Amino acid sequence: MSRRGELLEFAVLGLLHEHPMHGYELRKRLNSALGAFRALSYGSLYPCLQGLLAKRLIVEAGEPGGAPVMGDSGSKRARIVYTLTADGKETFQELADKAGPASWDDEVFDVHFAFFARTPAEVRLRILEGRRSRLEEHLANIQAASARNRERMDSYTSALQRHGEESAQREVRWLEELISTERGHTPARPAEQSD
Amino acid sequence: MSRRGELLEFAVLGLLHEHPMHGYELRKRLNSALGAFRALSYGSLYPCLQGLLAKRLIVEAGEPGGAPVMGDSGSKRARIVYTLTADGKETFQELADKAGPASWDDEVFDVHFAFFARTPAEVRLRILEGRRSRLEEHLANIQAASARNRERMDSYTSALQRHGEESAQREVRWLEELISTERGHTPARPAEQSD
DNA sequence: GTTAGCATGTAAGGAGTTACATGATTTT
DNA sequence: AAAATCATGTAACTCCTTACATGCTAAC
Repeated sequence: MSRRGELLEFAVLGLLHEHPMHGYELRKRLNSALGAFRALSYGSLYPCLQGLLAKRLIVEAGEPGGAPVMGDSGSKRARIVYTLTADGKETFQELADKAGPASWDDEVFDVHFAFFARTPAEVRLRILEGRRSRLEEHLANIQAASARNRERMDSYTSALQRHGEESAQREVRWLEELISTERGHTPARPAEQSD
Repeated sequence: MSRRGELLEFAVLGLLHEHPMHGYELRKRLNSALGAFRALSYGSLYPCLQGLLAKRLIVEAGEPGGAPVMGDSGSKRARIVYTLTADGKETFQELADKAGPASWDDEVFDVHFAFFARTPAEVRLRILEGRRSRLEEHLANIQAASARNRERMDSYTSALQRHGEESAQREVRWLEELISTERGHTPARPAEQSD
């Protein structure tokens, strides 16, 4: 996930991993389920699908029920359902298994998190902890900034600052819960109960 | 604020309204104070400043203390301090006075809010209420989506969904407080106490 | 004296939006 | 039969980031 451009591809592969879908449905899921892509347009999605097709990570496919979507006219070309290939599954897994500083970013984190069920436990933990320290760092920054400018801030600016601070703190607590749950549910490495 | 591109200009004008600043400082303030522009690069900022110069909304200026930054060498050209012109102030105020659907967007809202002290009371109220209904709409969407997919969601997906939901609800409550404070401090229209 | 931080700028390229263009299907 | 929604796609454009290029100034 070095380039942020891979993010959309990762999300698409992840959604198609669940079940085959056509573009229109994909976009709806992308817009609602994942926190990122709040307003993804077709102008981004379809070219992305073309790219994935070219790399043979997905294929246009008949629906699992049997016959392709063709109606009675025989000329119906609407509703192209995409299915993940073996290569696609592999690529998805490689991306899901990779955790790096980019994974702590808002949008990248959300997508990674959405696919945690298919992410190895150690990677999950690394991502959660990375995200937490990113947020703590950010928190320290804004607290330092508001300490520096305490007097020159009007009430609106400080209200915005406080709200941002509280949101970040809440997310840290949320992450902490998730982290301790992860540790509790991970008896695979029982030797490391240092905390 | 029709084009989102004007957002950076708006933010720069707003910050320079407080006091003259050079680019480097401007960037730091943009990155810390405003919620938007969390990682604004010079590659965006300097061209923006050039654009504002060209439109004569800002000018390169000596610092208010008196002598320009020149050191003893006489050739020092570093630290270009920008000051708002009368036109710049006017343009800033026009932008601050304008509230439209774009103002309910995350980043646009944050910038608008940061300059609320210089925004007329009715505009403040419109923006706060617009933002609130935007969030309520979003909340309704994600609640509908999670009701539809209740069974096919793994625990991570639903945890993410719940966290998003709670954040949105908290922001709605925050906005509600601000709105009632605004109304309390706005006896200019005492006839409309319908809620 | 050399590293780290301050300060300004440019060019190339990435990623996504808007607007456009088209047509099928379902609902009213 | 009209309107709404489903469905796919393209081209132009916008905005921003990355990487590069330069030089001053303070600290160690």
